[in-house]
Amino acid sequence: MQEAEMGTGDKENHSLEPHGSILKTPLKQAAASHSVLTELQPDCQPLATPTKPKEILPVDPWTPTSNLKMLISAASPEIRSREQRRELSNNPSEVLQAKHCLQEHLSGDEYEKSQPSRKEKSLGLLCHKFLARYPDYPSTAENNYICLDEVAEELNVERRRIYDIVNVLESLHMVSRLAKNRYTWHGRHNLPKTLQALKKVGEENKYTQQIQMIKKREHEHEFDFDGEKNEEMARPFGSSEHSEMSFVELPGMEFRAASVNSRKDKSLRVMSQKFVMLFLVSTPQIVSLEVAAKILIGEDQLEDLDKSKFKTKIRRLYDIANVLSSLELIKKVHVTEERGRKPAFKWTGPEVLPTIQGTTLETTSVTRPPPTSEFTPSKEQCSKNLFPLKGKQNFTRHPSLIKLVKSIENDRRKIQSAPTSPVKISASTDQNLSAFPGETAQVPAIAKHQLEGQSKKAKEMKMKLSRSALDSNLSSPEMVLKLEAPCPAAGSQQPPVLCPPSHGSVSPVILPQTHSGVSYAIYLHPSQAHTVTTYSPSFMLQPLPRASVTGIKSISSKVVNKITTEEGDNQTATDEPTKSLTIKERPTIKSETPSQRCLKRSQALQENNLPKRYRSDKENLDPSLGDSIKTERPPSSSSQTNHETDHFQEERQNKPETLDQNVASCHDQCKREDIPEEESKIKMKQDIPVAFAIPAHETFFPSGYLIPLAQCTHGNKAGFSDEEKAGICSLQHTTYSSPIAGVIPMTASELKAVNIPAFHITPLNIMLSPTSIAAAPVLSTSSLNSSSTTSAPNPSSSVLNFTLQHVGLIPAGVQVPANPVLQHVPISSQPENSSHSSENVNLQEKPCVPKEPQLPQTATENFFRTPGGPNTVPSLSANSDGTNRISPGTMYIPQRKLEVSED
DNA sequence: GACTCCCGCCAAAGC
DNA sequence: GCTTTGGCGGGAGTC
Repeated sequence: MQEAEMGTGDKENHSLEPHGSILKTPLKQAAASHSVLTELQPDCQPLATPTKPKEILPVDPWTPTSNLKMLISAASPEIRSREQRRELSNNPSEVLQAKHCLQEHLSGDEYEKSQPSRKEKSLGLLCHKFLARYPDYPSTAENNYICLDEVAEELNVERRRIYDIVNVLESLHMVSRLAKNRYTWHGRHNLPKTLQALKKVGEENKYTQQIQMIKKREHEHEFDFDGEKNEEMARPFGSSEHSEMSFVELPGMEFRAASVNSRKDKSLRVMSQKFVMLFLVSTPQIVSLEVAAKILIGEDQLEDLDKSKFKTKIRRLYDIANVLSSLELIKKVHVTEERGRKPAFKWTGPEVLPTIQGTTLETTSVTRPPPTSEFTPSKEQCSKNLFPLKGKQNFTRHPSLIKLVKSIENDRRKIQSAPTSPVKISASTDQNLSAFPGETAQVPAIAKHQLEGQSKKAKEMKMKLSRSALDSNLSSPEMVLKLEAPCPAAGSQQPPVLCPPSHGSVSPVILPQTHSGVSYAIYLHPSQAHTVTTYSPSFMLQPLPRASVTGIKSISSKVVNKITTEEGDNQTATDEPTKSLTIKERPTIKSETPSQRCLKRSQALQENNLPKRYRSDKENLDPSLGDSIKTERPPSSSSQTNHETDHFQEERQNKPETLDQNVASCHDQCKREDIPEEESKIKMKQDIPVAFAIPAHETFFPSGYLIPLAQCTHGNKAGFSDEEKAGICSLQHTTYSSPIAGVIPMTASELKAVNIPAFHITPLNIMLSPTSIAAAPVLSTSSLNSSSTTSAPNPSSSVLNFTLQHVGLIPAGVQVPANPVLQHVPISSQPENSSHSSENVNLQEKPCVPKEPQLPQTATENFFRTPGGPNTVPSLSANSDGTNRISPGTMYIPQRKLEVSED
């Protein structure tokens, strides 16, 4: 009881006076003598009552049900003693008394026993103590610095342990590295967005299928832990390329120190994220360590797979799990299967809905930076993007590029050295993702300079890469596109010149808005870009099929300009889609690899996503539209999502005017000036540098970072909104000229709906082939959710219909819902649904509250509920609209008896 | 004996 | 060359 009270006191303490000083923590309330005595009790009690120590930790400290405060209070004796000493510094007599108590009573074996037991030193408990030092939701005004040395000392642990904790927290963006030995505490501000991003990435990585595949094989006894089979199992999904993928990052939460980024691989961070992804994509959200380890191993070098590796992976997973448990995101359970009882963890964190409701303007806010002058943050990002941090890693597989990358990295290092210094003053939480003046100030100039200097290198790299690509007719058009983004940010004045692919290996893609309104960019290694990125539901920039864009073959400025312009609002997305295109068209380097397989799916997905994007753009551009769309959204997923993204929506609503308006304005102006279309495009690009600035700035992160754009408040909030308010671009024009779609009469408001992505809407691109849809079920989920959030009539549906008809997607007279993509919703959600159905049937959670099986919300969802039951493997079938209803990747696993029990 | 996971060596990266 | 990070796996503690 006392401990519990203590814990509560600690908690309150933190919330009331958030760790301005790290040391000022838990035991403050113990200042009163009474409290002190109480606090001391546990230390002395072992003597009086030997069993007391055990009583202190009566329950498994890792179980979510355990009271955090309890755990905190149960901190190791020495820590408490130290804290007590600190608290009681004003009361020497009591301190002496306590000390005496310890010395007198705790001697010999007993004293040793009084020492923290192994359990008390566990990472989970340590994490609890660590977390107890900081408020869950720190105020931005506070000093949220974390000094590892201090923390380690305070918690009486070696710093190595703190790293373990911090790395996991970092993976959740609860902390971010500020400088050497220094971190910034963000608390749970970013957690929702991070989880959403992770879920999205997890879906894109098809973790659901991987899990199911593993389970299936296990069940079939085809999989045994002897490496060989294991490897076989993992291959279908995993690939070495995948393993190098990606750390999901939030804007403003990027690793600010080059050192952090340059580490070979943030294995623990990445592992942590992937581990979380597994939960987020699983249904039910229970993941066994074995499965997790296999998946994670599968993504690593399978060739090295062996028992020791597996054990090591398991160890790391335990480490991660302990921290996640302390965060109460998961809790340990046991899954009893036919093969026995296996340790597993159950997700107990917040429910993370798939891409949702889009918070409409997500893309807008993020992808449309304010006019360059005000968008300092983007400049900073720009510099980062231009000199990605993971160059070395990305190019490890391209020996010929190592040297080049090295030199580039050196340059980058120079630029990034700044962040290493503790200059950053404010934590970048949701609320204060504001700019980082100190850093930003220096970046623009440096970035620009570096850009110039690196452009040459970039070109070299690009050329090399192009050469390396087999029969690559397209000299990395995506790269070109990708690189363009940074330019505006670094120097908006510059003509639409290709920005140096500072990091050829980086394949940034902005995933425009997700349901949560969290748009993010994912940076991938070139090799993996096609697998993951392409899955992104919201690529704003469609890879233009060669057939439709012949000019793309060579990186002619013309083509570039065209593409760039077309990219419009979400240029970032450009890279990936284009890249995927490139990859697709390239002769396969290897025989069919998992990545390639993914590529195919992703390509199809891209096609599939176009309409979604289109719609997403609409949402982004037109809040009201977004609202209307919300109405269409399945009720089941709306509430939470809305809740989670309220603040984002608010943000977006404050930024009514957007890039598209600028584009439209430019188009109009060009029109009025009788400027040829091609020139018009160029002009647009020049005039609307911001349009590409943000994507660029998102683009710079190292490999595979998924960046929820919503977080880029520093760029959006600050300069952007002001510009918009200023009405930089007039919206009086009533016509919108699309290079592809032609001139579409529309009002200014409608412009929003069409937006730049409309440029991409060509019959070719927008066509949703059955394959494409089937291939990208996961994506669909996000898209679906994001698009199905509206509640008000969609004012732009007419525009949409017009456009669709215009491009021949739908016959004249046919009206589609505000969000045509909705029709594919089932597909998107299918993977989960399918798994869900099968899992629900097979899995029983005893102690745990079973997740409510989600009933099919739509006919499409029903579709997935194959008549034959969960075990039935549905065959691909096309809907009336020609789209597939089932994802090829969806796995149907046989029923299994599965029991989940909490420890 | 299996499960957990602490501990600290040691190498990479950074300064 | 020293410090910071953090991968890694031996092996101890726990069940």
